[in-house]
Parts: sequence; structure tokens; C-alpha cells
Amino acid sequence: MEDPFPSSLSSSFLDHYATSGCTLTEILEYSDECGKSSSLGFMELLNMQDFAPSPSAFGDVQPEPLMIHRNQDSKVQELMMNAPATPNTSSISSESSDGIKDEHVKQDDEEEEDDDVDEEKKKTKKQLKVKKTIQKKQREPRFAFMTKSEVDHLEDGYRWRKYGQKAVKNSPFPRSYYKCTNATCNVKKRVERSYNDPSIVVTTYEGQHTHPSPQVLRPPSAAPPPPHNPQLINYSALLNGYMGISANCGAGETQPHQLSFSPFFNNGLLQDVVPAPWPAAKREDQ
DNA sequence: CGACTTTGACCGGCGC
DNA sequence: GCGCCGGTCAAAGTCG
Repeated sequence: MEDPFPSSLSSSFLDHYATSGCTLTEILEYSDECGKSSSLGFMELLNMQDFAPSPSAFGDVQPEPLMIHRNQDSKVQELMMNAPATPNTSSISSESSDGIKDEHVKQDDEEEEDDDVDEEKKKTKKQLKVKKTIQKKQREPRFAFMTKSEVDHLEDGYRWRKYGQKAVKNSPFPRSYYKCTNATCNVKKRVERSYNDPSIVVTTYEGQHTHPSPQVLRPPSAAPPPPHNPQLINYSALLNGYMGISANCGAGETQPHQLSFSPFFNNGLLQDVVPAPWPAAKREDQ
């Protein structure tokens, strides 16, 4: 777990990040039982077929340090240790959402004769929440990374609905909570700004998409390739790879986005990996 | 009018 | 037990 990121990191992976335009400054991978299987997917991603131009195409873009390490968050690790090592990630999310629904229906049947409707609702709600909490803790692998960007919510090809925002302790920047808008998809993500470096956005994905990216699905003839939007990131490819779903990343995209390049990446190999602390806003005073 | 955001309230976990 | 904190809910508001 403490080993540095593999030197076999393929060019496609970092090339893909290069196409994002947003400079990847750090990747934080939660290590856990799920993570083992998830990491396979992630590693598979690293060996994906090239879908980005060669490094020589990066031109004059200012390089930024790339730091990759595995997360040391003991809290998360502890939660994840209870998680079953379930490589079949698609079954995870469908199971969890269906499970909740089934439980809900069952609960309604059992309390049919109950006079106190409010009580019933409260009970059901409570159980639902407990179940959700347990499932979340046990099932959802997380994947967090930091990007240098001026916008908080980075485009990743999926559609998200914001469902909450909270002030973060010791940070002037709030944390936003998003859910994938796809009804069958259980993926959530948290977005917050590092208070150490406000130019850095910390994005944490939880769960896996059970559907392809809407952007990927779009037929080539339906729309032109995305513009060279510096804020557009195809995290979907990384995440799909990480989560073990075969990524169809980059389909329909014939042009590279604005490119950036890491000095740590040379000749297709990641070099001089520098571990970085978990964002101070999270890790401080713990 | 539907989709999405905002925001206060609520709840559970955790440390003291 | 209490208070703090993170995460989620859901009603109200906003926007196209």
C-alpha cells in the first residue's frame, strides 16, 4: 500500500489527463478491500489504448507537478475494511438501490394496520437512513483527486444534481455534494476547494456509474467535438477504469483539448512520484 | 413546467 | 450524555 505509484503508468493515462486542460496535481486513491479490486480497474485504465495525442503535442503549456499517492485516511480505511471485496461493481449499485426499495415496500406492508401514519413514516425513514448509511460505508469505494482549476464543479461528461452544501471546518470554502442525475446510478461526488491553495479543487467520487457518460453516448454526427474548454475533464474515463467499467472514453472526440503536461511524466513513465498530504482541511487536527 | 440550486433542518457517528 | 461535525433531506426558489 505504501509503494510508490507504479512506474509502468502508461502514457495513455497521463495523456488523458493532459487532454483535460486542468492540471492534475494529485490523485488520492482510497485503499481498502474494495480498492484492491477497484485498483485493478484503475490499473487497467492505465494500460488502456491510447486515445490522446503524443506528448509532443503539448506544446507550450506550463507544466505542473504531478503527485500521486494512496490515501492515508484512517477513517475511510476503517470504513472500507468492512467492505466486501466485490469486483462486480455493477451489482453493487443496483443491489444497493434495489435493496432500499425492497426494504421500503416490505416495511409498508408490515405496518399496514398501524394507525399512526406519522410514526410509520418516521420509522421507515429512520430504517432507510440506517440502511443507506451502512450500505454507503460498506460498499462505496471512493476516489479523490485534486485539480488546479478556477471553477469548482468540473465537467466530467456526466450530469450531476447538487443536493447539499456545507461549510467546511477551518476552511472558508464550502463543500458541495452532487449526485448523478441518472435514476439508476448511485454515484456521488463531493467538491471542495483546498484552503491551503484556493486554486486547487478537491473532487471525491463515491460509487460507480452504471451507465455510460452522456457525452460519450452522443453520436459523432449529432454534435461537433467539444471545444477546447480548459475546464472540461474526462474524469469519466479514469473513473470507469477505476471502477472496472470498460471506458469508451474519448469517443467522438477527435480533437485534443487544451493540454498540460507533467514534468514527472517522461517517455511514458511516471517519475519522481511525490507523496502529498491529504488536504489540510480534512486531515488537520485529526 | 421540469430540472436544477439553495439552504435550513435533521440525523448519525464520534470524541470528550 | 453532550456537543461538534459530516452527510443528507426536502421545501422553496430560480432558471431556461
